[in-house]
Amino acid sequence: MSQRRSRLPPDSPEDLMTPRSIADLITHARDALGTQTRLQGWIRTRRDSKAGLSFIQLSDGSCFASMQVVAPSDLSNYEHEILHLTSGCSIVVEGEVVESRGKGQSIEVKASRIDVVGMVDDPDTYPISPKQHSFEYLREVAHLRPRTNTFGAIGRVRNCLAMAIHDFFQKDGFQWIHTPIITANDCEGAGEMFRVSTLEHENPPRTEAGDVDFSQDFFGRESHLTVSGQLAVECWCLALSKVYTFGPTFRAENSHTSRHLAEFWMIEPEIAFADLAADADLAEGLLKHCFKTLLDQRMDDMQFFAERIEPDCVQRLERFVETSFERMDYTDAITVLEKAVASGHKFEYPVSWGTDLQSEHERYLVEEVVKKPIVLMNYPKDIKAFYMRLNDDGRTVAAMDVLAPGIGEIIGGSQREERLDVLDARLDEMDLPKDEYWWYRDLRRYGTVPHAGFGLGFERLIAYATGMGNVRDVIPFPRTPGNAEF
RNA sequence: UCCUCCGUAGCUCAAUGGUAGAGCGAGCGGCUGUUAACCGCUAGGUUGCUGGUUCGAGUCCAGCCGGGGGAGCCA
Repeated sequence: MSQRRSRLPPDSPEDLMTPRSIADLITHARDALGTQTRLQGWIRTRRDSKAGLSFIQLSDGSCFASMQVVAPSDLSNYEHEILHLTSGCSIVVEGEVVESRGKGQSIEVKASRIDVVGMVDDPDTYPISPKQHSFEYLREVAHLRPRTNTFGAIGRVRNCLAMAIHDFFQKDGFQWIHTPIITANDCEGAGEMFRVSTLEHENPPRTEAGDVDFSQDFFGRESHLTVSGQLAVECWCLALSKVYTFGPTFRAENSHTSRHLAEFWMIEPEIAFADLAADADLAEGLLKHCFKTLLDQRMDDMQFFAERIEPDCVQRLERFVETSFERMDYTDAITVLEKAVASGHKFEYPVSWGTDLQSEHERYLVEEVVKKPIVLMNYPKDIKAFYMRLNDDGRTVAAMDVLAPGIGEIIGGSQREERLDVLDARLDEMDLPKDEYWWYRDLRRYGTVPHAGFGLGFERLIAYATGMGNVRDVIPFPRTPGNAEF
């Protein structure tokens, strides 16, 4: 162990100097020239010059850029500390901001003092080298991957998009509703759920019939982690008019794909006195605002993604922001696909009205036919959830999917069934227990109104924006089947 | 759950069934206002695990474990 603490005496004048972020220093570079400054961060690389100085590339995560620190050999700890600094060490630097004599940066910090805060034990095994690593490898060192260029950029982009989402809704009068993480309904609809229980695993209490007796469990009934805040947020929608959720969601599906996580973040707006068309407009407005904000605020990181990850990602977002979404009925999409088949296009799965579109069908529509985002609307009722509003034709529901080129389904939503008799008929038809939906049905009994909403997968949004190919690499600590190490 | 590909040095990857290698990283030295620095030297390996075939297995076979990609499910 070679840990070192800062040796600054607590009452020294230097200690009173406020540390500055690299982002702030770069933004105000002109004013900063000639001033004394104090930076703190982690070393990316060190290059020595026998002319009597070392160059340290210092990163503090405040922006994409790192700062070149010039360490002259007359620093008191030059020989025994500075020359042994490696990638990953943490330091505090004090010095003058000067114009750089080298190429590649306009300013640099000429250090008058460098305090080593934390050395790297055994640099030979430090998992993050300045060279290229595979994303698969970096997932195994998820506690250290934020120190890489890519994951630092993702962290900032993720934050930027989260704030953009709040900003969009808040400016439009939406209220952020914190729907529960733990739910006692087994009827939220989508997917396998994680059970939440305080019963003993080994020997749970049993009913006379021999089943696990959940009446003795913490909540007095079987409970789970939420798979969607939608049903809960509908209650608040029918009082506050414009609402949204933004929080974690859990699905115990055994999914092994680049688009699925067991724990992910979802945004679910819900609007009252609104139909499917208004819902689609809201989805389009939200996505465009997010990307506009990203291009506006994080071009440094986006430039990196364009250089190293996906060359087209910046232009793709610029186009996305300027282009209006295509709106297409499911029935018309089937016609387009059938024509494609007739003119010789081969799909692995057959196309026919009444079946759900396969990934390959969606990809064909969005990447070959319209080449921009599509809102697909009005699906056959038999392939959609019970709460979606039945259309006048009696065979489709007011559902929509927003498909984006390159990632597929990014949003799924619908107008909700607000008529109690129709809802009840649907529950019966799908063999769902009406009594368990008593409070959801109450909304239709007491002042019901047409309303609509959708779910936006936050990680899919980030993956699309950055060109990252896997949602596991746009969340700090991904949870997937068999993986919850960190 | 199904299909498919892959597990070799800290990392990225080579190696026809015949002595286990390179680049980067790391250590030491040289050189230089350097910037994916450069040059030289050194260290670093139970080839995922178990068994089998063979004179001989990183390589072929079987099982297991781990990971990637795709499908389904969905956001």
